[in-house]
Amino acid sequence: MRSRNEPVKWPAAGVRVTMEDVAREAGVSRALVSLVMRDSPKVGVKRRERVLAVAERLGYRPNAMARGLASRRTRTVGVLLNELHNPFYAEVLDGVDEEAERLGYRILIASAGARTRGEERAVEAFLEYRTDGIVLVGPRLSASAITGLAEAVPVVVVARVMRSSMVDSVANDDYQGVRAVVGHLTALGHRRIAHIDGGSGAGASTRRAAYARAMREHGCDGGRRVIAGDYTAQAGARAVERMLADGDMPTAIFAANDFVAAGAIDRLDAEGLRVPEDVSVVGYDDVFLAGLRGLSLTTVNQPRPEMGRLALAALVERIEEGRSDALHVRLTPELVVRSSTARPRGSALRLRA
Amino acid sequence: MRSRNEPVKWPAAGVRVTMEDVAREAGVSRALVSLVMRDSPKVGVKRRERVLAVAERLGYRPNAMARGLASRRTRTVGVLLNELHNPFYAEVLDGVDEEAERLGYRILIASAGARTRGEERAVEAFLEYRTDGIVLVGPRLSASAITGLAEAVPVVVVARVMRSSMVDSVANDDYQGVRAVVGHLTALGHRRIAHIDGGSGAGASTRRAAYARAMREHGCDGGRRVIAGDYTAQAGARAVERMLADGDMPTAIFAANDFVAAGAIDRLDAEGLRVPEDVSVVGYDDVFLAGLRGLSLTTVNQPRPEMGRLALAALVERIEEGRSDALHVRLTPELVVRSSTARPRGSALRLRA
DNA sequence: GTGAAAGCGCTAACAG
DNA sequence: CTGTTAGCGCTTTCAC
Repeated sequence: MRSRNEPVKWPAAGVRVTMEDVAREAGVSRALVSLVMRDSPKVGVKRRERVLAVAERLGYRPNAMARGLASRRTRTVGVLLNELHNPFYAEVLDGVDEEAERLGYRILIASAGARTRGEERAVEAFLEYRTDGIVLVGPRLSASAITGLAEAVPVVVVARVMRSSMVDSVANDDYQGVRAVVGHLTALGHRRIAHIDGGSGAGASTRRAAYARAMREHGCDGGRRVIAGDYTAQAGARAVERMLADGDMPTAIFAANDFVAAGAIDRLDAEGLRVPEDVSVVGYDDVFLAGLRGLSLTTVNQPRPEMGRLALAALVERIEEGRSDALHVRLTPELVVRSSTARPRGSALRLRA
Repeated sequence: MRSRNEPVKWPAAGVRVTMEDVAREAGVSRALVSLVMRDSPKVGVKRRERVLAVAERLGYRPNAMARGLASRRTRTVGVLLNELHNPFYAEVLDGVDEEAERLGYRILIASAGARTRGEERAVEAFLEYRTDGIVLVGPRLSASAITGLAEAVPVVVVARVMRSSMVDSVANDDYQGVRAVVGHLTALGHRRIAHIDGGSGAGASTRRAAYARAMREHGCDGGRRVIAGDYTAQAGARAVERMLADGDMPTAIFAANDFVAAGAIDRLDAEGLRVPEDVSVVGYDDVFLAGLRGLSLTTVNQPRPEMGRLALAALVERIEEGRSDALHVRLTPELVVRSSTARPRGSALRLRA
């Protein structure tokens, strides 16, 4: 008796069943079994079923390594996620995953972790496994390392702008996103808008440049200030401390992402500064956190799963068709206004005195 | 000229450099190159260096598949994460990763994603890749599927209690954790403490049972109520709605994890019920979120990275030593009291009238 | 130490 | 459709 859910069956310990075994047991040639395992159309229904039945009974499972070695392709792509703790990446992965399944590819996930040169090492592993392609999500690798890599294997970069003609890329248009943020803030009356940046993180420089440009466009060049950060809540908190120490608190803060914003708000709150009454705060990404009423963060939403889907599709196209020109997709992000932003109301500095 | 950071070098396009090539170029036999690549001590320093230099120059990279095929082991373990969006799993992974590096193992990460039978499929992939072992973090697989799997390959389960003698497991002691929660709440004066559970999620049943037992132990059997959930914020919100609709709001809520708690608080807030004044809320896991001032959630902390480390170590021990008895580690969790809990103050029900 | 020989389990032509 | 013949790139004896 089995449970009603399809019984999960795994081969028994140490028993290494090969194609040969299946062939012998089914009374056919090994080649025939190979064809069946690959769903070749040139196998009769009867034989196919018999082979499949025997394989099932024996607990046969194709050896991916042998298959990859012999066929010289793995139908597997490596996905390197910058950071597994940030749900942003998980959501991009959802899209990659979905599209990969649709296209019949398998994915191998890796992240840099805390190691030094973690990304290089992960890429190295993908290369040794001979994945057919690599998806880099928010990589911190240098642009030259990425284009170099692209010479060895098809590569697509997500959530970071690339200009190389060797690698495809899918990202949101930071200029549009940041312009919407600054526009929203200036419309509320803010002039002094600081930016806590993402340091050397993926896309941080683009966002920083977009901020500078948008401030200029809105005639707020004088109220510009960039505080160094790194895409974490701790960075947000530290940045607030720095501003406080400098006695230079702006009326609004544009954080590099929602985590930085959360950390900043947390710290502001701890110092007795109210958001948005004393300081308005805007994030980026619209992760789950931002929507909680406790935070209710004004932020910018990027279509993450869609980015993942497009990236994987582009990669597979390059793998299979050998496309040579680069595809650079820029999706339009959307400002999501919640309650962490409001009209400025006098200088927050007074509260410190 | 190169950049100061060690130049990243990847082999050029399509150039498939094999051991043979390196051997020829270095003027040695292929076997020698093989020994060098495996850090064999029986190779002289000079030759070793020459081989390494040639390999580097040619951009040689060992083929993991060929190596795995020939050696019949991969020094790779598969890690199946229940859910990539939940930072809890990422933190367990940090520990696994660290220990794997220490022990010279490589890890392959997978998650069930949104697919049906996602876990089975991921496990299937690990099996096809012939990983030396598998780490299951918070698996939803049936216990029988897991023990069945363990017959094929070494397995260790994290964050879920197993009683099988075939698989090792590392988890926190839910009974202790939940008892601490209920103890804290009853000490504050609560009697009606509802539990929003984790549905069929990993460890949900254990936590549910622990709740029932703890309530009994504290003489609060009458105030017991379990509302079905599933480890997500949405479930927390829905559970609150249900309680509201039933006109049966307890004075305290023990949520299956921090996300459920966050969702519950969010909803309570939306309904005008204050936390902790009207309802106290406790979570589980102490993820990043819980520490934010906006939430300041009382919760239970599990040593996640430590769990990961222990699990990987146990797995490798089983792989290499072939240990046959199961190791079941139970770590002691710690109650973290913040400000989402307080003494009950009259019935929250009144507020609905 | 070193090199030759024999596979690991599978795919890929190519004749039947 | 079927069976045979070659490898894929590497590790592993096992003599030298």
